[in-house]
Amino acid sequence: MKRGRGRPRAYDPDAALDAALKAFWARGLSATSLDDISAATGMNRPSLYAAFGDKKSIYRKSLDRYNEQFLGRLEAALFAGSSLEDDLISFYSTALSVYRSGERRALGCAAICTATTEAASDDDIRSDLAKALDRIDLALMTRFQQAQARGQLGPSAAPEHLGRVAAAILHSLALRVRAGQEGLDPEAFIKTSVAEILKT
Amino acid sequence: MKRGRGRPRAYDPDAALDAALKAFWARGLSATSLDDISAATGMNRPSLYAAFGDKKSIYRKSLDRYNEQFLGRLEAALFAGSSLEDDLISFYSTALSVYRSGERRALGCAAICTATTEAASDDDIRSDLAKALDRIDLALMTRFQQAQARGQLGPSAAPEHLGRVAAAILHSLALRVRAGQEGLDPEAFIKTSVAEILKT
DNA sequence: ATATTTTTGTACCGCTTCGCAAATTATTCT
DNA sequence: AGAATAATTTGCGAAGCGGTACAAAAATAT
Repeated sequence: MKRGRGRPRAYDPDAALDAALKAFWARGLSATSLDDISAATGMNRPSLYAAFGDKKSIYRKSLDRYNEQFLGRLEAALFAGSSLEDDLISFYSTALSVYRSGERRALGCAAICTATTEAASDDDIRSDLAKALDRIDLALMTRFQQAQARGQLGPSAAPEHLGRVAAAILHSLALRVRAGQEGLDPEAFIKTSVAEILKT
Repeated sequence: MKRGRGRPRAYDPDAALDAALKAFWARGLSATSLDDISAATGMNRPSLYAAFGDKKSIYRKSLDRYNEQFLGRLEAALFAGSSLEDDLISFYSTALSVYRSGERRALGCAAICTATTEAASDDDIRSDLAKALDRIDLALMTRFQQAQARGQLGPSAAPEHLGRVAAAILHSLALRVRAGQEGLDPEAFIKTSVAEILKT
């Protein structure tokens, strides 16, 4: 990684995207200004523009990084090799620990809880979000198929349908945590939902 | 309803809130300007302010109206008096027909898909959203309790847990429709999810 | 008719927004 | 040392933002 010719950059691009994500995660794309991002990253606006493009570009890049890391962790938990039940619990627990991040309050899922709003008016963001949802569906479906092939699930179960239901639990968890539903105990929700999915 | 003294208003408040909702539904609170709302309602900004207060107030009032009507329809479908399975299908189908509204594309749920973003930074909106989610949970739990009391569900089932899982399917449907997941057939998702929920 | 009350329309305020152009700084290559 | 390269800083400009002051308009009450 040899350094080129000119003045070296004073920031770390990945760290900057992480800082930008933090801002977008809390307020969403539209309510976050470039000044907010500038303050969060320590970069001033022209540097942001030169590095990542316009505001929407910064948003998509930071969320892409989030998805890559977050979904990677989810998949790792899901295919850790324990029993199906344990892997599912681990899958949701991993998600919950991320959804609980946020200094002031739990912020839910950065993708689901902020991109959904923009999805109706911006086709790029809508497509990004759809791909992320697809990836979650696919991982869960695959895990149920694997369990069935290993005889841990019962031949009458439908891995595709179970996968979509299991994904729905994740989506719901993301919303509920951000909405701060008072009556809800997330761990209990996870536990009982897994039991419902795996019954029979 | 006798008309008061001064100049009569040229707008219908409910129709105005419906028009405002339409704008918020597509772009969310932050990305919708008062000029957008003014154009959508045909009212000019001072009239909007006099009638409904500031932008956030307009948003909350229009969403409150949406929730009242939409959740009312959902509850009516859920307690229509058919079999549990039929009522659930009817419940989700009603939701889907609303989630599919939107001229350019399907917009999903106006509350879930726009309020979630703001929920992290605005406690009033967060509380509104949490109450709406609670109401959905309660309706479904109650319906499962009713079914169990009538012997249509099996004594070992847990109405509370089933209610939360059934609500999760609704949440997920709202997201998936707005995200425009290509591979997803919403009707099939509903049908197979209901089957999963009702499997003994 | 005249006064009173309420809504409407125009115009404006101060502030923020995003994106960019130009000049400055820091580093490497010759 | 001086040229070349690349990133940073300053600062601007046009547009958009939410909200409001004020006067004209349209109804009722006297």
